[in-house]
Amino acid sequence: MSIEERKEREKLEMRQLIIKTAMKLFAAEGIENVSIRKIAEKIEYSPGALYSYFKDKGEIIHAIHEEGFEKLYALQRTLDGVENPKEKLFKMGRLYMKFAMENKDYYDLMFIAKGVGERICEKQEWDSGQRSYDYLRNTVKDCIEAGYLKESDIDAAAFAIWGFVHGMAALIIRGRCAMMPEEMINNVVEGSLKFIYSNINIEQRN
Amino acid sequence: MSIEERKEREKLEMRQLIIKTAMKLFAAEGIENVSIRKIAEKIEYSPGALYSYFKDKGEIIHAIHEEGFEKLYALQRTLDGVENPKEKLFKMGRLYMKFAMENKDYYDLMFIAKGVGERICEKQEWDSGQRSYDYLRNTVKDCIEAGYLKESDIDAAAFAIWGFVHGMAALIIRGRCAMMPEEMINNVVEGSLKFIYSNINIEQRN
DNA sequence: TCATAAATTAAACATTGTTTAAAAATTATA
DNA sequence: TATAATTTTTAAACAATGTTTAATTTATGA
Repeated sequence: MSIEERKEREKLEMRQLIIKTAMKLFAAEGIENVSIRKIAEKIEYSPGALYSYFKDKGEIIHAIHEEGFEKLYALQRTLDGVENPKEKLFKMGRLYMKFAMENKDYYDLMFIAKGVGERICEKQEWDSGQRSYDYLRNTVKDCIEAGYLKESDIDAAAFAIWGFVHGMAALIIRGRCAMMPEEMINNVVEGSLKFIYSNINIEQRN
Repeated sequence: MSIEERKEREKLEMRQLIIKTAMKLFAAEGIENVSIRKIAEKIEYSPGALYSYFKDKGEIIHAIHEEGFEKLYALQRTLDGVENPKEKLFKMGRLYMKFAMENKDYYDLMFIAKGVGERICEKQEWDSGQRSYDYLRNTVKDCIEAGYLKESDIDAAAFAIWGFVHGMAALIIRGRCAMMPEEMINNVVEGSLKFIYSNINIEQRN
């Protein structure tokens, strides 16, 4: 079946080309300024051709969205070797913010943009996100078990911490930080991370 | 100049009618499903007529956005009488989440939607938001001064706390909570609020 | 080589926000 | 009151969007 295999391969390559081109355009011109027609023009195909490879625009966006989760999870795994769970949690927060600030378009797609969340809920395609969430959740669990956090509902604690970092990222990315000068943002974020870190109870340990 | 006054009044009434109609449609059909044409049809005018009262669609959205801030600030002022700043801060968090959950469309417009943030930064129209932020900031300041929070950069602390609640709200509103069942969300949010509350240092006082 | 299947295209459709030139309504002037 | 000037409103058009369809080209199988 060499021929069918080749076709399959070509189909995958084409999908990859579309995704890659879309990502480039997203980064260059901003997500909302990229149309199907622009992607088609870039790869020198007609707009309609893309619909042989993706059901609709949402499916293209979703594919990119998945690549973003790969990136994020890879970053998280960087912390595998960190023994102290509280240190791990703090580093994860800083790493998360770094990812968000350096990949605003991806982050937007992954966690803010409309028309992506719905798809996540319908299908079981939250898997890639679940992996990252579980990584956070386990670290939070370790923190509680090690006495760094007061005994709490693990999910509530994990959601709180995720909310904290996501909130900052989302406010910045969607331009809701008019109360502080642009050039101060990074400092304030670092300060906020430290604020949470130093205000969390650690009296039990050492 | 009774005649000019009347014209001014009528212009204002028309603006109000447009805003009110747009709000109703937003609530009924969702923000992204409301077009200029739909609003125009509802008030029995032609689409083009709206452009005599608003520069563009963004200006309509921004007007609604301001009404949302009025609502939120009014809610915050409900806490004027709360003496203990930490209690005030906690109640403000719960109240903020309640507002977000019960006015998802407004909240989206105010703090998440694209095409609104830019307008905020350009003009000095962040005022209505600044008022709410200052209210939070002052409470945080009181908490620090009263020893409920470790001495920290006030803005970093305020941003952290705002980020925390906004993050939860934004994740829920934009459908990024697939890791928990729909009916659990309210419980988890309450749990997260309590988690932050009980894990913040208060050893200094009492 | 010819028939069948698949991929690609051009064109059209239904939307969208917005602009423009004409028509209608209103106000000012004589 | 009649006419001129202004302002509002409208219908129509424009450009751009995502998507569908029918036809055409291309590739495959017999």
